[in-house]
Amino acid sequence: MVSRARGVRDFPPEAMRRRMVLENLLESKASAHGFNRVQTPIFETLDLFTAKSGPGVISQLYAFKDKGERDLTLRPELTAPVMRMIADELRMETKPLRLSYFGQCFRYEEFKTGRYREFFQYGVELIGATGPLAEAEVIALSMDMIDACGLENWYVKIGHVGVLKDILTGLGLSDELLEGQSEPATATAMRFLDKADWDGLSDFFSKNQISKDSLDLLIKLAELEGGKETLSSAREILSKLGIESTNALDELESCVNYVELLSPAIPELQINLCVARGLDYYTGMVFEVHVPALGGEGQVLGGGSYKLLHLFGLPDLDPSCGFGLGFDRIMLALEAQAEASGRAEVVPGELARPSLLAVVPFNVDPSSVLSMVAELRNAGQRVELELKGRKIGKAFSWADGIGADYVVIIGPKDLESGQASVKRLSDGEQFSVSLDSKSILEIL
RNA sequence: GCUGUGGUAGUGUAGGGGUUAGCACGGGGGAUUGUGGUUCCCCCGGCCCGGGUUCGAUUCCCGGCCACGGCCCCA
Repeated sequence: MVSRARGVRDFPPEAMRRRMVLENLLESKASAHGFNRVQTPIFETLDLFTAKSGPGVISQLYAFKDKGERDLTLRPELTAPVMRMIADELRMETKPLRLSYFGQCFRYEEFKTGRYREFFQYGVELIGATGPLAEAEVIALSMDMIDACGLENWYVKIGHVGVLKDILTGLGLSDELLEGQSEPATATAMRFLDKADWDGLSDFFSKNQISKDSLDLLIKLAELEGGKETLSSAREILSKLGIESTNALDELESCVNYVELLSPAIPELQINLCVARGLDYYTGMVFEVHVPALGGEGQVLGGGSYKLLHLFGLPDLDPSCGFGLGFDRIMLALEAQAEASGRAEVVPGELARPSLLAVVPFNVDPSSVLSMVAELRNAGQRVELELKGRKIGKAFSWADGIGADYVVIIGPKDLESGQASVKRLSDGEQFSVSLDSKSILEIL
C-alpha cells in the first residue's frame, strides 16, 4: 500500500464541502471590507523567505533545487509572497491596497492537532496606509470573520510594540544592532517580557544598570490585562517610569476606539502591552485571537503593523498592516464546539443547499431521460443519474446512500404514460407527474 | 529537541504463545423482473514493518514506521 506522506491530510468530500463553505464565508467578509483576493505560487525562490526571516528558517522549509539548480522552496507562509507580488505587479496600483489570500503552506516540523506540515492560511494585508484607523480596519475585518464563523468563547489580545519600545529605549537600552550582538538590546528585553521570564529580565536589567524600581514597574505594566481602562493604568506607570512619549499608547487607544465602532461583536477585548508576537518586524499595533478550548495551539489568528516592504524596494509603503488566520485551527475549534453542543451544523450555512435528485432510468434507454436531467441541472438542482442499471430496490438503497432527497424513477410504464414517479425519501410520499423538468420542479 | 499512550478488515472493535482470529457498520450479490432507510442468507476484506525469544509469535522482548497527546519552538 502506498500511503499518505507524513504530516499531510486528505479532505474527503464531506470535509471539503465544509472547508469550502468556511472559505466562502471568510471571503465574503473580506470582500465586504473591500479586500480583493490574490493568489501566489505554491513554491518560490528560497531567498524570498531567508530575506524575511533569516537563514535559520531553512531547516523548517521544504526546500529543493529544480533542474536548473535553482534554490526553491514550498512556501512556509503567505505574507512574503504577497509582498513580492506587490513589488512585482502592483507598484502602480492606487494605494492603499486591500488584498486577501488563501492557500496551503508547508513547514517541515513536528505536527500536532492544529499543526500540520501542510496547513492552510487565510490572510489579508492592507498596504500603503498606516496608523490607528488602518489598523482598526484590519482588526474589524478579523472580528467580523471570526464572528461570521460562529465561533464561541474567543477573545482578542491587542497590544502595541511601540509602548515597550518607548519604555525600553527611555530606560537607556538601544534598539540598534550593535557590534558583537545578535540582536538589539530592546529585542532581548522584549523576549523576556513576551515569555514573562522576570528572572531573566532582572538579570538583563542589572547588567544594563537599570534600577529595580523600573523593573518592578515594567512587570506591573506587563501584567496589566483588561479592557480600555488598562490604558489609563498604563499611562500612570509610564509617567512613574519617567517616559515622556505616549504616542504608542495614544495610537492604541484611538485604534481600540475605532474598532469598537467598526466591529459588531467583540466578545472580550484584552489589552496586553506585552503581545510581542516574537517578531522583530512588527512596529505598531499587534493582535491575536485565542480560543482557550483548543489548549496549546489556541491561537487562531494573529497580525499587526509591520515593516517588510523595504525588503522589496518599497520603503514608502511601510509600515503596513495585516493578519493571518489559521484555517485549520478555526475548523478544529468549530468542530469541537459543534460536537460539544450536539450541533449538526459545524460551519454556518453548510447544510443549506439545493435538493439532490436521484434519477433512475429503470429498464429503459437512458437517452429518454438525459435532456430532462440537463434541464433540472440548469435549473439549479443537484441531479445524480443512476449509472449501473440497478433494479428498483437497489436503486433506492443507492439513492439513500448518496443522500438523495428525491428519487425520480422512469421505467417502461412511466415512459408509456408520459409520467415519472417522484418519491420524497424523507417521508416516503410519492408523486406521479408528467415527464418533464418543469413538472418535477413544481413538486420539490 | 524532549516526552507519554497506542497500532487487529475500508471504519469501529473483541480476543489472545498453538483459534477456521469473533462481532458491528460498510461494500457486492441474492430472498424480491416497479419501491429505500426494517428483516433473512451468501460473499468481499484484517493481526503496521523488521529482528529476537520459542517447536510454534498476531500475542512476549527490542528497533523502526505510523497515529494521538503534553512541553520547547512557531517567520
